[in-house]
Amino acid sequence: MPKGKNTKERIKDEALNLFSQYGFAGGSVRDIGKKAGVRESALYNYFPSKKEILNELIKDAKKYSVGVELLTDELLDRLNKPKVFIENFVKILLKEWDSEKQKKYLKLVLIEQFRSEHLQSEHLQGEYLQSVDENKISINLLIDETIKIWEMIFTQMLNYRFIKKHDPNILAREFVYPLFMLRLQHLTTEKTDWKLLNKKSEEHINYFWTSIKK
Amino acid sequence: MPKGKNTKERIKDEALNLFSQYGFAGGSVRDIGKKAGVRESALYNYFPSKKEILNELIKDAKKYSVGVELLTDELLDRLNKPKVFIENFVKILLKEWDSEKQKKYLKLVLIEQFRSEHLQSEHLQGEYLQSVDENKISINLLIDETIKIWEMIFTQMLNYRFIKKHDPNILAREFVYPLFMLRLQHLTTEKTDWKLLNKKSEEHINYFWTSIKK
DNA sequence: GTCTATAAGGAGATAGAC
DNA sequence: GTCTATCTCCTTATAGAC
Repeated sequence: MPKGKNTKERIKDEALNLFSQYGFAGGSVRDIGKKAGVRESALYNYFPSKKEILNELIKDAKKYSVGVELLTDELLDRLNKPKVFIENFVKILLKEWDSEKQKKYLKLVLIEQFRSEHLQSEHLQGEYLQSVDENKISINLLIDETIKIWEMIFTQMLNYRFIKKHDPNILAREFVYPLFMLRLQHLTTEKTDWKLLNKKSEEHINYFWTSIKK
Repeated sequence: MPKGKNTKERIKDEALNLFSQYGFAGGSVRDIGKKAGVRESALYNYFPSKKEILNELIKDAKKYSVGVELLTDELLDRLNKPKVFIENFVKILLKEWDSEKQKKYLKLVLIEQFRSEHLQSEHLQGEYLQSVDENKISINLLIDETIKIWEMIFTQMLNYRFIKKHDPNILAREFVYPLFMLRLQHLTTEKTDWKLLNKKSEEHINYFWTSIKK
């Protein structure tokens, strides 16, 4: 285990490892503790319950999913060369999505998004309804964030008349959906095949570009 | 519980319900039995282990995922009107994907595809390696099946010069990926919003069609 | 803040009667 | 083919010493 990290971070890391592979129910507090180098009893000094570990991970997954911060001014300066801009930003996105942490967060979301808890413990419905929003996440949420960003980008390109006239929201979806599918498809492979991924993303960009260029 | 079904089918149905919501680890044999109307001990007359229930469900998920059988001769006769053909076949696909069973199978696949079992029980590695292929499934598998079908379709359309020249595989991916994303996005909603889904699929078809029509 | 010890219950699976 | 009863192990969580 890494030295510099404090115990709480180590626990969260190992919980993320296990939950993103076996699901919340499939990863035990015992195993999390063992891999983090503490007894399960010590773990309860940091989290009041197993469930609360998951809640924090979900909050983190939301926090690190946005991606607007990747749109730097330096990048936006190239907006007048639309295809170059698209290529550059896609490269940045793919690299970000390829990080181990992002992959694990996405797996966690895919695995946990279908659980509807009030069915399991009916007596907690009151509490459940209070906390449902902040502890829930779905793949829709992640995609919508990405679509919003690209809708902004295409709106700008349209304003400057750099591309053919289209509904920017449709453009964003048509562009992001195939990109997101590439992201999903490369989740199940152990190690990202960058050569293949780059080829496919280039093919997508080229196809998309010919359909929007003036 | 439905009368006409035999016990084994009832068990599989309830296991699919639970596994697709809470994952394999999250659904207990006890609960499956309770919902299917049998004691857990009776359940073991039909399946040697909990794991074997999952294996059968995964096999079923594969079996019912193909979709080539939806390509009827009647449909293929309309190939000379490419846009009409596309619209009709998409309607059929969306309807198929909207069935409760298909939704549950897809959820199961999304939830269970990341589990790599030999890490969890090292002493079973021999057995594991034997059965790894037939008991494994991933979202990639499902998508590839759908892409293959559309690649066939676009190849035909290209042969007949009905559409602009393109790599049929790229065409298939560009067409199927957004469609598949719609499928994914409507998995997390309790009840399919058909009005919204139809609108979005029409927008996709229209956008795609303008980019391939001659 | 981490440990040992242990509680209390749920899990998968089996034995044997009917 | 289904049941009751039970085994054994693993689970989350807590108490209290250091």
